[in-house]
Amino acid sequence: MSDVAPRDFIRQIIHEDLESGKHDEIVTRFPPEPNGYLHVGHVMSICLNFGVGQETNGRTFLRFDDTNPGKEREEYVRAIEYDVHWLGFDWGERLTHASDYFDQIYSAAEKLVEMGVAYVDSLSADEIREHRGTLTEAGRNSPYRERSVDENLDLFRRMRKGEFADGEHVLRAKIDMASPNMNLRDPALYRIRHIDHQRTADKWCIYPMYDFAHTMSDAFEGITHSLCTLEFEDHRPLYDWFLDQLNPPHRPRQIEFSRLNLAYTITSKRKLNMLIDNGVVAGWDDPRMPTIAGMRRRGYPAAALREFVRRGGVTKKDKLIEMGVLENCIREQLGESAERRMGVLRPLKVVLTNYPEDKVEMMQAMNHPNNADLGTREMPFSRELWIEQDDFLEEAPRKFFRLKPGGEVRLRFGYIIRCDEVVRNAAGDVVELRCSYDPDTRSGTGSSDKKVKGTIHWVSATHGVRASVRLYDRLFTEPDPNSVEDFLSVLNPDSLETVDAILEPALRDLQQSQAVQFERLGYFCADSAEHTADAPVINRIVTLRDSWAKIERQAMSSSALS
RNA sequence: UGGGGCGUAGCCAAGUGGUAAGGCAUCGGGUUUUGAUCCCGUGUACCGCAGGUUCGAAUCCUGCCGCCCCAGCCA
Repeated sequence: MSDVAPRDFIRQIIHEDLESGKHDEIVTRFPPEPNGYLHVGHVMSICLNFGVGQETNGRTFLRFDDTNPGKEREEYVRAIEYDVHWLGFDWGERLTHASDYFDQIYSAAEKLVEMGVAYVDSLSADEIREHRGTLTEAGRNSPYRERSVDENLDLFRRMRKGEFADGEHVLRAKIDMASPNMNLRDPALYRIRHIDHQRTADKWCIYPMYDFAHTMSDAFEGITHSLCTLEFEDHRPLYDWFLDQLNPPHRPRQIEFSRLNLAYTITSKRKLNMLIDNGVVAGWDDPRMPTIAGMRRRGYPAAALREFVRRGGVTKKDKLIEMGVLENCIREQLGESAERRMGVLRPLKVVLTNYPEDKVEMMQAMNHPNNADLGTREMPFSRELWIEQDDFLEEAPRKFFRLKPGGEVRLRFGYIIRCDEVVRNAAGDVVELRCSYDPDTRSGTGSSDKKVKGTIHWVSATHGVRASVRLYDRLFTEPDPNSVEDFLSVLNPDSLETVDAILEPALRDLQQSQAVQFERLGYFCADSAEHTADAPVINRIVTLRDSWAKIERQAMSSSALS
């Protein structure tokens, strides 16, 4: 176990359990229900459970909590396995399902019946709800609560044989209908469901409830620390009750931590589904989705996600983490690894009037400013170029270091140019800049020691590659969309903008999912589903930090004040 | 109004009775052919509030306030 690893309260407990000799080996599990796709919130649970396993040289199970057939599908199982692997974790031989233990769980239930602490109730679901009482009023015992062990056993076995219809009976724990903890008011253990299970087919027509199945599965697998989110805190007494009654050889301990909430996003399965159904996003792996599949397609590196949840920490306090933390993790990761390229998102034509018509020079461009090992590439330079519309301003403020009429700017890895003339169309829009270049300023070899304040990116017009670039932004305009009555009313209308961009020729080799930095703009990656060499589709992963935008903002607010 | 949790700077978060780490953000400055990166510097945190114990309290006690979770035959 690393001493420099951050010590959260859970790792402290685990450390103590190892020190005291309570456990020789730590065993954890990540137990998703295969009824949907994994999202950022799950990333935290995955990193915690598998992280603890790795750090302590213990074991971690990937267990599918598949106790509710009908809602669960093998499609999700495969997607979840893929996501966990992609995140960088390996469960080895420890891939299990709650359904693997259906026989053992059933035996445990029979044992509870024999012990007289579980009974078959024949009240309807509605009646059971009525008997449960409320948060402030005690519940009432079911009239079937005092059935004999023999009758209960007979009924339970017949439930299993399929003699009853769905909802006719339910197996309940006999605990305390007056407990202030609702979970202890005779919780259901088994319900009848005549429906095929994705793995056990029609072998069963009764299925165990979460609390019972989960506790038993943990015990069977020898889980030492069963880590889950805060909303299960109230379930712990029930978890412990099962263990007290059945006293299995291994006694797991449940510990709860708070969920990780990301600002400007939602993770509710229901709401995420609505985004898809309403056509707000294209699907579960839309690059704007907070699903692992969406983030992967967006181009977020797995290492960035791991670092993000590490920074979030493990506590019991409700948290809403700012987007900036995630973005910073992504930039940190990509800044080091992604090669640099040039692309112009919103092209503005520049004609170098003093540059020969058919001349082409190859400019040497570094693939990474801080890592020469990544090498160089050549960028063709010619008379007609594209530059970014944002890099030209006719009436520029003093602090604007880019191109302006009569002003000079450096073309990165190229020459310094001066804007001599602005060409407009009939509508008065600037459509072309006529500039002249200074032959003595060629990057690297220039004889001039002229310095200019600004450097901008560019692409040769005759060599540029057209590409569809998708500029993604947050899906919501509210930091906490969950706190809003109608979360669809705070959608960000600009969460996706598609532009026809022009990329430098070297980008022709970009492979699906490959990430690069477009200098001065941000990190981008070729879409893993739609990108081809002939019809490039590029996703913006995240922008670069932009202190010019900040200066502009400040200028705006100060002029607004004056 | 019952029960279970949580409250340390804008957002996270260390801290476990000895006088408030760190990260992100912010704001300054330096380097820079990415206004990126990098580097330096930058915070009066009434430690939710009020009392109490103590030589000494974010840490212990009492009361209060605020927020979250629980009434599925979902997980």
